[in-house]
Amino acid sequence: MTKERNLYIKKLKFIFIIHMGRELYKFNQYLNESGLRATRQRGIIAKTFFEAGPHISVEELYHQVVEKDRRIGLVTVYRTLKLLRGAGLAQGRQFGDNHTRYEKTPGDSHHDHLICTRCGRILEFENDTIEGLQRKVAEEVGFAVLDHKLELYGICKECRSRGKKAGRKAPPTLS
Amino acid sequence: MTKERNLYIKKLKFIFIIHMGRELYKFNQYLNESGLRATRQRGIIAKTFFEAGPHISVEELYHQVVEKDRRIGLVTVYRTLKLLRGAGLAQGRQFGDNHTRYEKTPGDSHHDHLICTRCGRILEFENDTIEGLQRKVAEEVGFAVLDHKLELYGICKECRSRGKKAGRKAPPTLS
DNA sequence: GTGAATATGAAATTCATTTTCAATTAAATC
DNA sequence: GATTTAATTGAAAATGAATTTCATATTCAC
Ligand SMILES: [Mn+2]
Ligand SMILES: [Mn+2]
Ligand SMILES: [Zn+2]
Ligand SMILES: [Zn+2]
Repeated sequence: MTKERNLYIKKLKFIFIIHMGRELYKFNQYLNESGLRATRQRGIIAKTFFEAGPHISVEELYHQVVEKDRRIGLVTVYRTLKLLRGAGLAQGRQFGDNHTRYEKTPGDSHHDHLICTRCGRILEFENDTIEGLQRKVAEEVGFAVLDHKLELYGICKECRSRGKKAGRKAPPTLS
Repeated sequence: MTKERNLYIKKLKFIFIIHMGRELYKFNQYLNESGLRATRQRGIIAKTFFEAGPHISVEELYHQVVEKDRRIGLVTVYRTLKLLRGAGLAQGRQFGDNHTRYEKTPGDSHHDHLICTRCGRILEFENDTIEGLQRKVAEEVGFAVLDHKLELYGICKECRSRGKKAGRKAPPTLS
């Protein structure tokens, strides 16, 4: 049991350590290793983030955080998300709208996205054949691929069967 | 010879009509059909855009435009690019950096991009197999794809052979 | 040419995100 | 537990790309 973990127990009264997921623990570890401090705010924000659905926007996360602690500011949410990125625990993504969305770094494999431009729904998919072809294309021009982004924009199953009626969310604008 | 074309001749003294590409002519057509006006500014901005390299940023285009006519404002460049998009003649794209880049709508086929995060170079590629697989993936979840975006980020051939030396442009930040 | 409608550019505004800074807090050391 | 100091916080200000406003200028149908 590490020093950091003990500190957390002392501060947050045991219950917390029982429920602290691996990700939250890793975040704590990262903070310590980096000489950063494990603050109440960071704990709440990270915990909320890890328990939230995928592709949460900063604003959405902020709203959920504020429900737990009214005093936490939006700035600290931004700052903590940046730390989570630094820790390799979160990834920021920009879909069509003008809001960065965050998701937990997927355990092993990479995935891409299908975005419904009518209702905003985001589906994930994985396709190794595509990934392989991407690598091949890059190789052909001498490119060393470090990262990639594949997004399919269109109308989801639900929206299609619902016909032309308006969806639930604002549709993102494509440039 | 349409009315619009004649007007252009009258205004810009024949030379222009000779050199007016199909795209510029189409833009004129679009303006007319839409009840919009073919102004000096729009002409200069569109012509500059069509003659510029691919993936030009708004700021870059603005600089080139200002060299031809110092009085043209950045706002008008933004507005004209929006019109060109509306006419289907230009497409806006966001690569890693925080600047929208524009390119002429490609004649027929779709292409995707390889972006060097070290020097900013942007290469284009086309791969029908990937496109086909995308459609297949989408079908499987009942998604009707309207558009897609595939970007490969990495280090280009030139930057790789140049070793670890700094490149020419500012590297875009990945989220 | 005239006039109504559209376009322009400067300045103001928006909106996501970042920076600044005085006050607060974590945590190492006593 | 108290002391100390460097990191953190949140409010407010700043940033920067893109848009809107609005008074003036221009287009173009008549
Ligand atoms: Mn995802
Ligand atoms: Mn291109
Ligand atoms: Zn939908
Ligand atoms: Zn390069």
